[in-house]
Amino acid sequence: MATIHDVAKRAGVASITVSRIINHSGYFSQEKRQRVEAAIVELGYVPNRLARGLRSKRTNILALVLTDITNPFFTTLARGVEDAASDAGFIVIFCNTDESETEEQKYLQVLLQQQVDGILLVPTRSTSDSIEFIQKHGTPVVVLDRRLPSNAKVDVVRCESVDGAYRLVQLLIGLGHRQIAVLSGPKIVSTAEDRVIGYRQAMVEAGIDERLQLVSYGAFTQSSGYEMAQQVLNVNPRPTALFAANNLIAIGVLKAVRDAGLRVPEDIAMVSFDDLPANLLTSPFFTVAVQPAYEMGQRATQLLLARLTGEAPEHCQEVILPTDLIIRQSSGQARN
Amino acid sequence: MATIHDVAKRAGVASITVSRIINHSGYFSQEKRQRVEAAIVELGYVPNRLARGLRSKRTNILALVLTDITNPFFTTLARGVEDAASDAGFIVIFCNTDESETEEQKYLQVLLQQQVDGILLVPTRSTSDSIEFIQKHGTPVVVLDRRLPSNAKVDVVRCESVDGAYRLVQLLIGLGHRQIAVLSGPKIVSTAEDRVIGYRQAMVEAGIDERLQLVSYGAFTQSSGYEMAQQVLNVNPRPTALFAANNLIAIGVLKAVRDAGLRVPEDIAMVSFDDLPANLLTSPFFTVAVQPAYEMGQRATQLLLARLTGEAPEHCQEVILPTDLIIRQSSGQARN
DNA sequence: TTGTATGCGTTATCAC
DNA sequence: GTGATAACGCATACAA
Repeated sequence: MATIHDVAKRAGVASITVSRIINHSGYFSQEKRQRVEAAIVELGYVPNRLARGLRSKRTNILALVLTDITNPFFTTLARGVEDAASDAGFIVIFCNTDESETEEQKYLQVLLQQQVDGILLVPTRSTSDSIEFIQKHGTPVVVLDRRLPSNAKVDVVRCESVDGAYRLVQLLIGLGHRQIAVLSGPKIVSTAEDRVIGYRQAMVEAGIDERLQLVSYGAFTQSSGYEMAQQVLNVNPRPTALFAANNLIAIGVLKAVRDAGLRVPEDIAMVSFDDLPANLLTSPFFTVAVQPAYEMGQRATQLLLARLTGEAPEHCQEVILPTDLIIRQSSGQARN
Repeated sequence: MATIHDVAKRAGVASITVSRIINHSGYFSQEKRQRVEAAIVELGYVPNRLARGLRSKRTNILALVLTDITNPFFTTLARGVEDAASDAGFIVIFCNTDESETEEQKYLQVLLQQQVDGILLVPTRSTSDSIEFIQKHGTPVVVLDRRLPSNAKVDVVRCESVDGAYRLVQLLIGLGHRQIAVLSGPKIVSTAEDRVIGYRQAMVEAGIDERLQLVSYGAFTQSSGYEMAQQVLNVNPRPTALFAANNLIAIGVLKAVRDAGLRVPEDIAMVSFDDLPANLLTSPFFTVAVQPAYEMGQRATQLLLARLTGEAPEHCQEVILPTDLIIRQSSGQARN
């Protein structure tokens, strides 16, 4: 393959001049620019980014490490990241951890070896271990979607999980429900925990007997939602409303409810966190608290890029975006 | 950051010895291995893959360039690629072209600069331009999902689109349908074309008047499916069955049918290519021809890796996998 | 089994 | 405006 030297020779200039022209850096004359560009085309020259990165210490690559790219919430978030990164001339590497700490560590190791310029991380655990590992290597990092212990000195972009959950449950209570169950994700994940906290707040505030609180922890998956719902539907007295802590859980719950011969919302009401994309559902049905996934990705990327260029303020930022309540059929009408 | 030299100094060996121990290449004593490993931990040493790649000419990175990562078919395919690559010690970069030739070119340029070891490409166009561009740079490439003109000397892994479409339409004909419309993707994409060809074969073979053939080309998206269905539902006489050429089109079609006040399958039957994942639908409904997406990704990756190591035979291979017919409610019962 | 010298392709630094 | 030189961190080639 042709190198920068080949181009330089062919154009009758020094290689550093070619470099300047390729990178639009420093001074060069239009005449040489034309000669160099012609040589590049003739030789089919493709710059070697490995060499460039080795020398310049910048790769123009960001990494997005998340837990489940098949979840439309994260797919949308990833789009936000990619668009913001692309605008700034960066490409993005996506990594999928499946909520596995081991996978997370494996990927972080590889990404640091790869000398990525920055990392956007949806952490699998609520500890600062991974963050410290990354920061020890000197690579900027922004945490997405989840809280970390306050000793972690890192930027965070996430949503109002507590408030979103609070408002969803408040809605159900306003419709006359008292026996409301929450079906959540892994207890170790902050969003799962926060949505339960919001649920408890609404229940307590409504003066509902604490013994009526029904909390289930599982995974943020359809199958886990199915299993948790099966359990909860056997509780006596049966809850009149279910709160699914994310979209995939909601689908599993809906399936379990229907398999039990019940209808939503006639026999049992439902609300959920996170919407499902219009292109995968035949008609929107769930009453949901929607997180601005795309904006979350965008904001986090902008923050990361600001860190890279040193534009960001010294201290760490925590950006907390609001959720949006969308009321559809699944929550049903008021009961008496 | 610590370099291989720092590790070597600390362990009291030459850097090349550290290199050998890291890469498990060549000979080294257990004693030095322990000293080196200790030094690596103490210094928090992370090998620089840029430097390694520059020297060794191998990055252990593959790239998967596809048209729509939000389509569950491609998500599954991507998993197959990632698993196969990961087993062989490669990481995968995913790139999304949105069926845009410009995006495709942009990404290929970047990937070649990045010195990826190989590329898996779902081409946006049925020309060999992109393939030639990649091959000119000396990078192995395997084409996925789509046909290319026969002058392209490249490995291909794809599915029996013609046959799958043929069997779906044959099924409808067997149920008594005569007025069947096909709603397909971009005419320029081979899978869209092949599914129309299979449709025509079945129609002709059943001796159905050619004037009853109803073919619509659009995009492989939900919105395009919606629009095409709206058009087709206004044709007089209205078709009694619709064949959607992929899963996203099917969802759009279903929505248009329902918006028109019609029921599937009672008023109009439906079949489709590609399944939707169980975790995104409340209950499987569509009669479909399923492509083994995961296996496609796996096979293509194995083929690419074989090319990298020179294990593959000289001549190009075309792997064509069969589709699986799954009959559910949307195709309905036999008519008289 | 271990080490020395060298170069991968590019850009930072300094000089003209 | 342009160029010579060195260096980035590592692995290949060869030697011991």
